[in-house]
Amino acid sequence: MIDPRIIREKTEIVYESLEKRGFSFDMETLLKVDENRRRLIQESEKMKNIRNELSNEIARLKKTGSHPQDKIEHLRGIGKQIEDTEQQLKTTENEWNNLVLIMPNIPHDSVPVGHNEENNQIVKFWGEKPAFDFQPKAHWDIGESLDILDFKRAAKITGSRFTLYKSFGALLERALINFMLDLHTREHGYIEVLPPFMVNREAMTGTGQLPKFEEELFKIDGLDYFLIPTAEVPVTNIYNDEILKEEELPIKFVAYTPCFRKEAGAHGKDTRGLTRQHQFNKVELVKFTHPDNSYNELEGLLLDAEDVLKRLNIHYRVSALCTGDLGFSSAKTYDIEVWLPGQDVYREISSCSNFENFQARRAKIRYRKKNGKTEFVHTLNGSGLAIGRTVMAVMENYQTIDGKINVPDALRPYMHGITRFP
RNA sequence: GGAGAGGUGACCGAGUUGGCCGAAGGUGCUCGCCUGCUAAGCGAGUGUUCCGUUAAAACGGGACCCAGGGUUCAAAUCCCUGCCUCUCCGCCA
Repeated sequence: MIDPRIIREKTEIVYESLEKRGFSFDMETLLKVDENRRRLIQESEKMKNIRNELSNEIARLKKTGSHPQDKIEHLRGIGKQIEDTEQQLKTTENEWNNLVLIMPNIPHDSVPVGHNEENNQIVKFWGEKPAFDFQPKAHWDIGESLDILDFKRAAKITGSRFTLYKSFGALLERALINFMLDLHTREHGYIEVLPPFMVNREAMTGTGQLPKFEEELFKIDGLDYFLIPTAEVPVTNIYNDEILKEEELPIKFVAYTPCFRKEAGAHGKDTRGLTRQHQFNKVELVKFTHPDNSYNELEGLLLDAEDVLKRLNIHYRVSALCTGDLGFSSAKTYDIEVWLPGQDVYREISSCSNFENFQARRAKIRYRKKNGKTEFVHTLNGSGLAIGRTVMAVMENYQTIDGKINVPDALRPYMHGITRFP
């Protein structure tokens, strides 16, 4: 959520932000509702003030033994008026909330301006495309011929966009999870957490998935709980409505969780293989930082995520998302895109974002400054990495001409000594 | 799932015949004093949030004693609902 003061006092910044994002939003209505809301607050508070004073007077009079019937009658009337105004205020406040919660974050100045992903800015490459003296295959072909990824049976069990991993495939998935968790906890200083995989509506609202993107989420029937689309939601909400100590910032968490997404807007897209699933595993990095150095922390977060691919020795590039491609809650995002020789594409494998205080304001996550005042922290997160997509990357980059898969050196301690499959 | 108990500030803990209670007291914390050092001691201060006002500090006012409703001129205190925690029983990975 954007600071309401910015919305009403620096309106031009908000207009510019919406323009750059290509986001249509009814600012006029919001401003009108905001004004209305504040007027009603003042009205009802003025009356409450009268009520408090008269009530105290009644208490005093009663102590002296008198019974000020006229004053009581008078206050009864005021009570009715307050109730009335409060009712209006509640309606207006709801209206205001509904609007302000569907307004996207303001992009950081360094974010390239553009309409869609074609305007994203590639900021770096690492490694090189591997040279194959044969035509590399896509992971779905390798996976099926080696019988380590079974899409047909998963469809039978559940439906489309699910995968059954078998033998080496399942082991590889599990090895990658452990490899990443160990790397981030032992070498990058993150604290491991294992959160609930379902969260309530408040948590989803805190990180920005709700109210705007409910159609992307799997909801639990009969409860107001949702399956998490990313560990960002439960992990960021760890400190929901808390005040942290300034000296404990930054706080860094890493979490492995499965993620559940409806992919409602992606009908017919990426239907083959592991690319786009309703359920996938991910190791997620989350940081709570001081506002003054959240952008340094973002660069660090990006490096921590990149490190996974460096150790696996897989070529990738990093791009800074442009304003039109930026996520709803994010002020700045880098995507890490891994090279997939079997599909001849770079594919997003991690998304590292600084949300500034957009989520902190929604989730009421603050820290106490030296002078005793509180301020919202900045929240950041990034995949470190998406596991399914890393499996694709390993399979496609480490395939051999005879249809086998080599195990990257860094992964060998996690693979029961297997160096090549089969 | 059944039976009971309870949810107060960073923490502990008063307050339940409704009325200057945002809330005693203690601990912690901050600042100052004192003391060879440490420990102890002394003094002062120490919630969040919203609206208004202001250049700002300050100030005025509203709200908050788990959450949401209700009773009342007035509720931390009474009533209802929900959530959570604890104890016992049952069940269960």
